Amino acid sequence: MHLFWEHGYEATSLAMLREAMGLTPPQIYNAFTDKETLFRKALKRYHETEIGFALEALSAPVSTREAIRRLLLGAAEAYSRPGKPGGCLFVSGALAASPQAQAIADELRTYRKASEAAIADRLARGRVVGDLPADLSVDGFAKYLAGVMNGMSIQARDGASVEELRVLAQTTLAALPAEGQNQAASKE
Amino acid sequence: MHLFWEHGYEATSLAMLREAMGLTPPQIYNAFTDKETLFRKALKRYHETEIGFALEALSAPVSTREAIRRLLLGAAEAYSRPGKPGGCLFVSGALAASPQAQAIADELRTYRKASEAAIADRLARGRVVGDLPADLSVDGFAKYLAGVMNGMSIQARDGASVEELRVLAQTTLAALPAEGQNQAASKE
DNA sequence: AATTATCCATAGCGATCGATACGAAACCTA
DNA sequence: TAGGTTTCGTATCGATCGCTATGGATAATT
Repeated sequence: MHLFWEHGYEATSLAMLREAMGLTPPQIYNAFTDKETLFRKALKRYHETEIGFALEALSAPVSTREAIRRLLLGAAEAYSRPGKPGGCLFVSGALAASPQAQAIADELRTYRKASEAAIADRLARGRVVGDLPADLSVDGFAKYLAGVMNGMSIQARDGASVEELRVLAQTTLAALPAEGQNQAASKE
Repeated sequence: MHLFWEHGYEATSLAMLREAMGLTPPQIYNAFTDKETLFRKALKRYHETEIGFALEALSAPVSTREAIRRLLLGAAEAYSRPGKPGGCLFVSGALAASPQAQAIADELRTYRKASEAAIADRLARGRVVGDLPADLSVDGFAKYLAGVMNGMSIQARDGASVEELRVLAQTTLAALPAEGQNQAASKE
């Protein structure tokens, strides 16, 4: 998982994976069928072990603003964990791919879209409760938040520290008008 | 350039480049030395022809807020041009790379850092003129803006339309407090 | 203890990678 | 027109890719 996270799907060779796991070729194929299946298992593991902060943040019984705060600060921490590759596997795994690996790239895009949809769901619930300005576009703001998180992933990969990412998260929050207050400067 | 933009450095094979340019192997090596040199020439061309909006926005004689607005809206348009690969070559070219291509990945990271530094310079100039809130961190906000642009690049690659990216740009701007006004909600 | 069955590491499969050697065609010079 | 040179496309280089067949060591059974 760490190798795919660091180098991406295609740039990670089976030789690297073999060495890291101490397995011979037949062992690796008996255990994981093929490279694509192995990558999908790594994706599943990543989803289960590394980004729980997102589901927790979006499902916690707190205000929408607080939920988003937890989401962004959780990303700041998760994307810059010491001893782990920087950023998010869903972004680094295969942003660009050869035609042969399009299926993998599409699958990762699906993961990213699902994250964005989960954010949009949380925002929609917040709107129902009156937790968000009425004139705020749920889909638009979800795309903003998902986009910022993707950007944080790249910043983390470029060496940003957890403190720098936290500042980025705080700045991002400033784009969300405080409760009750109207959204200013939407048309300039 | 389009091939590298679409598939990234490593996933673009010389066979694809040959076919696209209609060149035989010796021709391509006579003209471009090797794949790495060819990629660097594509980078240069990209920088000259596709992202002029950034330099224009940051050097235009307008307020800092207007400069940032132009920068973000320019990115929204440049990252979703019809007939071009989505996103930014500096991001897609080699986010993750094999150990052999680390030099390329590092070079692209340098480009991204330079963009961020250019933004920070513009913000610093704005601060001198009193164009920005005094308590705003120039480096922090530059990292936010650069991060959002990187995120827009990924959203564009995931199929976001120019309108959606424009909304994202407008939302990003909302994090910049209006002139003279203090920055709210920086510590929660 | 002899034989059969099972497992597993090595060696190598075909394909493709980036890059190049070589023979044929074309062109300029004499 | 003949000679010499240069250009250029094909065929192929060694290395590496993901993946698998085979032979030898081990274990189980009669």
